Amino acid sequence: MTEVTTPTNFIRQIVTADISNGKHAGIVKTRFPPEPNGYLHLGHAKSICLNFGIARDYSGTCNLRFDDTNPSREDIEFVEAIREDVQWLGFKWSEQRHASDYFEVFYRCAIKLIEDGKAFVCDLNADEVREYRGSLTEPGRNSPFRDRSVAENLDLFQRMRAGEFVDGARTLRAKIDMASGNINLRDPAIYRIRKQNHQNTGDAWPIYPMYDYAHCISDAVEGITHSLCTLEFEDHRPLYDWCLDQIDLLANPQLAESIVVAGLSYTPRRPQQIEFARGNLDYTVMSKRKLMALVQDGLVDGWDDPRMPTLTGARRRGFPAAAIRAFWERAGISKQNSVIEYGVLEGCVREVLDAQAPRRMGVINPLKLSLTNLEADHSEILDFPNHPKNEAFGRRSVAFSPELWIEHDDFLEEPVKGFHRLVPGGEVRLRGAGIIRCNEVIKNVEGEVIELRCSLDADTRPGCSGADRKVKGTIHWVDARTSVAVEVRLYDRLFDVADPDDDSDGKTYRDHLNPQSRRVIHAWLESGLADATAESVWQFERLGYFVADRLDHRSAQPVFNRVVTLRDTWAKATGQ
RNA sequence: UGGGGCGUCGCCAAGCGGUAAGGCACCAGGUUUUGAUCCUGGCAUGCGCAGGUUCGAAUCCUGCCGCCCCAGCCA
Repeated sequence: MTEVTTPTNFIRQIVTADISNGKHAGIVKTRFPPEPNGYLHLGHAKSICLNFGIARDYSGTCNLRFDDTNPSREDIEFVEAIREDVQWLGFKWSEQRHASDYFEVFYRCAIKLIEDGKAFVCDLNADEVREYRGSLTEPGRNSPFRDRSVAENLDLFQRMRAGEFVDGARTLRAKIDMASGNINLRDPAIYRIRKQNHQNTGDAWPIYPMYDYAHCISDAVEGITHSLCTLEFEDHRPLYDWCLDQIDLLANPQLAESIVVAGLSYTPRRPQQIEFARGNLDYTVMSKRKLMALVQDGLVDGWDDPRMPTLTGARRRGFPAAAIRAFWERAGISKQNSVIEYGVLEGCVREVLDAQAPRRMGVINPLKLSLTNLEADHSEILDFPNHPKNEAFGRRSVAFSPELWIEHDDFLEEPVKGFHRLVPGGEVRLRGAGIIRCNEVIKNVEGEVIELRCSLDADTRPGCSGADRKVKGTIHWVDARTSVAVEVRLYDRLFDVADPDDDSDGKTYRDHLNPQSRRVIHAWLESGLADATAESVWQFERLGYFVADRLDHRSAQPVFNRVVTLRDTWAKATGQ
């Protein structure tokens, strides 16, 4: 039950309609097109789940395409990280491509646009272009270079390609409409000069295509049927369609010859761009710029810090990929800007982990408890189920002796109303061991409680006649003589306000970092946990889910991260 | 003030002219050797507002109001 049934949404309705009316002969092909300039985060996961999910459900395919048209921002380091994250999330791409695989195609298409009088080389610099562009309310003016002859444009563009001009000296611009209300149509630049080494093509190109121009052609070339992107590209769709109309790859197959020569599959289609709303989460930031700043300024330990909303961070935190998938299924797809409550993500994590995590006991805030009616050297092995509802998890042996650790929070000398754990003179069940009574409270000179002396009711031990006797509380414990000391990292949300991006009060996201977002403590766990494998997740009963840290966990020095706490109505009721 | 979008329960989100799905959260019960899980029930006479069309409107029309995006040689 971790994977909910996929709900419908407006994009699936379009795809369904396209299939039934025979568009693209019933083929469905999507793509996930990240720019390799950073690590993937939860927001990207929405797009990944959408694109790969549609391909999966409509018997289609989905490509992983690196949108690497701007060499000054991109790095090969990110390419490998992105590949790993997508696979970890549980998806397999049909083909991996790079926009740069099509540089020759883009170039030939540009030549065609020039020959058709649809593009021109412009000598205006960036500032001048901005000036000519007009404003939101005023139309722009034509560039003085707009009416260059085809021959001159061709000559200039070829020289741009040959590397004759310095960066920024000229651009190739689409000739559309400087008076358009849509600023993207005011003769947008489609090529710029940038003499920079490219992570995939090296020094082969001194000019690079712009996103709007390259993306639609890339989609068409790959035979993408549905090109899904976020809302801010709605204004770009007319340009996307304009390029495809002018170039018409289906009618001009020779333009893509280089792809065939390279041995890559080539079945062009006319793709449709469809926009959906980004997925935002409260209590975190999702912009690449801010995540980058958190890393670079040492506010977190890196891209994979368990508090980061990056996929690698979520993984290290112990969030199962299935939970992230379920989360985005649950959130849905629409065109409404929205912010989803962080609790929804946590709920998905708990749902997956409740079914998957074996149970263990551990004490993170220890208080010594002695069983005074047992022999001092008493020791035995108790038999525990590893999961309360699933016998397939098997059973395990748990050491038991008169010397135990229990949770400090499970004892209150002066109980509050509704508290049903241990109190002086009171009874409570020791999970799997029997009912105990607190007879004596030992304190140190400061008056702090340091030990509880209790007696175990032998008749209530497992298998005995009184084992079913009802008592209001059950607490967990760990054998003090055999348990292992481990490092536990308790994580909480990175920010202490729902919307860290809101700086209207003069404070920025940096002012809202949650000082409690990580607390490192020492805990006592059942001895077997030292041998947990990295990334294995366990439920420490009554405490939460914990994962053996992917990087730092060692048998000799165990390290566990708290993935998420258990739902805790008592803590909520008492306002903690 | 130009262009493009979006307004349905606290948070998401179905709905596509026939009389408000679902999930999360929340509330109330039940089960429980995890105050967990699980189960049952409750939770919008109401769909940004105001008019209009219609036997019938969240759905169509008109006018307002609110929010988001766009003036990179970024994606």
